[in-house]
Amino acid sequence: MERIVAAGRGVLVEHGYDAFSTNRVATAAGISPGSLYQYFPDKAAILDVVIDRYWEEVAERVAAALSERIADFGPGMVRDTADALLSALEADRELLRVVAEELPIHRSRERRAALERRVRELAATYLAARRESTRRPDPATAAWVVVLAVENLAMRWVLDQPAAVTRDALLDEMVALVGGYLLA
Amino acid sequence: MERIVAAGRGVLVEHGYDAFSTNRVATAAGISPGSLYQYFPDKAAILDVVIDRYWEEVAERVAAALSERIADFGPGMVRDTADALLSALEADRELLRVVAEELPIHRSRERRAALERRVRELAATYLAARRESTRRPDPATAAWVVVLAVENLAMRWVLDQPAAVTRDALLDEMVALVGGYLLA
Amino acid sequence: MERIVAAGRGVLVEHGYDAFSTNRVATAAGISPGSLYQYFPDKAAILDVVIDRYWEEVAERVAAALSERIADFGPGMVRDTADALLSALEADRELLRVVAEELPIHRSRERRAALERRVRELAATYLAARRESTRRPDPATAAWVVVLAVENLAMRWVLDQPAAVTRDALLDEMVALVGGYLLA
Amino acid sequence: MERIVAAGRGVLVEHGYDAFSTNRVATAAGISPGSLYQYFPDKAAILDVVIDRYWEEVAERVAAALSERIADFGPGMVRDTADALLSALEADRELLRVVAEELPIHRSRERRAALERRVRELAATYLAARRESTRRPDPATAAWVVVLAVENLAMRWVLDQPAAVTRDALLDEMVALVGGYLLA
DNA sequence: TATGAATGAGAATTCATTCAT
DNA sequence: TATGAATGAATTCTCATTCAT
Repeated sequence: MERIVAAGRGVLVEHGYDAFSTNRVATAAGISPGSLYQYFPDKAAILDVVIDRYWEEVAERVAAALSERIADFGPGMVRDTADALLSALEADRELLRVVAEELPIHRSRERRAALERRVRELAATYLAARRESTRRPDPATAAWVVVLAVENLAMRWVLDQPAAVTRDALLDEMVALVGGYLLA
Repeated sequence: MERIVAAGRGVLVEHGYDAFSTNRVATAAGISPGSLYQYFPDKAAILDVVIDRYWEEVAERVAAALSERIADFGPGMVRDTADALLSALEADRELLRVVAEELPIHRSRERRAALERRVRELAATYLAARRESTRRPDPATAAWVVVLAVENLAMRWVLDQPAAVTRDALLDEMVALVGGYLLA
Repeated sequence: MERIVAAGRGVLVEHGYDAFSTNRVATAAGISPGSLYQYFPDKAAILDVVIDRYWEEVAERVAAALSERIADFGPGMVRDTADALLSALEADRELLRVVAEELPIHRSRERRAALERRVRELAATYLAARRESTRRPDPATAAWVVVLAVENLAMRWVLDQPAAVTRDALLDEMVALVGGYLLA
Repeated sequence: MERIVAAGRGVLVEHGYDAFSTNRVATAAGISPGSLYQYFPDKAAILDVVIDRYWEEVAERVAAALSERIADFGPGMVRDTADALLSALEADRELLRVVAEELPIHRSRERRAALERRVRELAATYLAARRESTRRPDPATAAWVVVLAVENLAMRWVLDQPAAVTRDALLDEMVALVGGYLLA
């Protein structure tokens, strides 16, 4: 079963989503196609586990970084969280490419939404607790804006690797973006 | 050929990407499947044109709004541009949903990148010309950040329709985000 | 399409129901498996047509014989109708074997029920018109009994070919059975 | 092994022939699929035993009734035997439905033939002994006719439950059919 | 230019059977 | 004796593409 998931991830990374057929996954796992169905009800279930695992891992890393820094608001926290997100996304850029660009998004939707919600709630709670340190009226909305903006910037940077923007510069810009916004 | 593209768009909107088969598109266009290949080398080409047209239209609208306001920098310009983008995305929410969530993203990639580049360059030029009015060191990077953030926020808002964020509130937040960032 | 039905009939007769696979039928028809689906929605539809045709043919023959003789009730009519039924069943004993014994009955059910109903109604009408010539109280019931008994006897005789019963003897017994019953 | 046969009968009745897979039977029997093959050479063997048992039981009941009445020929004997057959078939209508309509008949063939033979021989013997009480020339043929007709009528009545024919009426008709035939 | 029947490789899935433990 | 994971051939059905008319 672990072998199957690993094989699925492998097929996705090596051959792309279009080649993600049960036969290919089975072959890659070194088992027969029939055996797949002893562990998974159908093809989609395999894909789901692969995707779930991926976002789960990313979420774990980011949540860890965020929790650690929850005490001291400010540029440091934003930077570290963004850094953690970047690292998590950089860890398996190939899989990110497939998951984020090759798969129909609705496959990742739920998992990604969960990741966003998790971080957003943390952020909203924090912002609500420090109302005085931001000029944004609604913490929930502010959290929604910040999380979406940072997430997308991070993903596009990892995926597109824009030559003009170094990793450090990106982090600087993110800090400026979030800082400026919350204090605007 | 116009009929084919229209039929393709129709199939996409009515039946979704999974039903986007050459036979169905041909039927919807009122021609035979063989005739498709007189105008398009393969299925992907039809899809590409449909997608291209979509983003082209969005780009047109946004660029128009941006050009109009290029003279007076400031909250007004950001707001109006974002407003134009929102309107453009709202115009065909169903197609947006299919294009942005159902299709593998890499199909839209190039066209969307073109749209972003276009707006980004406009923005970068503008920022470069008004170096004194921003604290961000690199206009190109700043434009990249601003465009990506606003685009993603707009798309997610149109797609997810978060109950807690009204259209006006969204525009306010965008203005705050961009304003705060550029002046941070 | 005619070729497909013929091929289906052929496969059924030559190889039996278990071998009635879409690929085999396609091969037997000298076409590719995909072409099957241009004419039939699924495998069952092909089988249905083969079965329908078979019972239709049998029904036609029997109804013809029955109509011809409807004027003169009596041993002659029964004998001729039974004869026609026997001939119809003997015409393609191999297919009868498959249709009646190899296929799950519920596949033939409707068609066979139609055949029975057709003959039964003819018989019931006739019996009702000649109430005085039978001692059975209910024409509908009598028709049900007669038709089922004769049909089954005929089918089993054709299928089992009991050595002890010649064709003529069978017809004699049928006449005696029906005659004795209606006058009992 | 008893458990397997019982489970097989259960699967047949609850889920139908299509669901009669080795895995399901094994599960229903509370054993593993592999263990099936310790008691039966293959899937067909299990089915055979289930079917055999069924017809065996029916045969037992009918033979018992027939033996009991063998002394006094006449309407009473026919009626009681037919009654016994009806009761036997009514006892497990669900299984009858599966065995007679869902299964390919040739699976039941041998066992059913045995049942028929058994009753037929009893009847033939009896008829031979009372030559004077029938006008039919050949006892064997007469027995064949009578047994097939009554059996089929009974089965169809139980299976189709024709509203117009009550149980008692059916028995009356059978008596009339057999009586009229033998004396015709 | 247009047709549309024909193609055929390839997809997901099932299930009777085996065999190492 | 019992297990149950593993097998893998076989099944039904789809669909992008072709090509003779």
